[in-house]
Amino acid sequence: MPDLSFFEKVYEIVLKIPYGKVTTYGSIAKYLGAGKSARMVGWAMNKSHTHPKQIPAHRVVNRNGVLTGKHHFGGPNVMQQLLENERIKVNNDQIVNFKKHFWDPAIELKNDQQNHK
DNA sequence: TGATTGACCAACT
DNA sequence: CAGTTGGCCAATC
Repeated sequence: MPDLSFFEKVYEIVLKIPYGKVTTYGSIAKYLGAGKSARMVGWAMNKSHTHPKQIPAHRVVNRNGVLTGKHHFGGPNVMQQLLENERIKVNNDQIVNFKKHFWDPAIELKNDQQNHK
């Protein structure tokens, strides 16, 4: 494991989110380690625009499935548009059937960790 | 170098 | 049931 920065670790997970799926800040933080907090994930997203790669931050929402950071996409409705572009319905800044689209890295990447070993 | 902040979460009052 | 507080840790002022 290269000494990736905290940001890059978060980006790696976000980039692994499949099409039409979403995850939460807390889940990513929990996957990175119990010592990490969800705030760090949000911080990484804020600086995601500085990252050379495109970070699909629109696939990351808070625990309630609400588009908390929609304003950081350069517009109040950009995030929703991106989600709807992936067949994800958004109503009142909240993802419809959020539980259905939820993609937990702690579970999905768990198999990948064992496989990678 | 100390203080502040931050796209969060959970518990407590 | 709504508002407040604490925690978590790194980056910025």
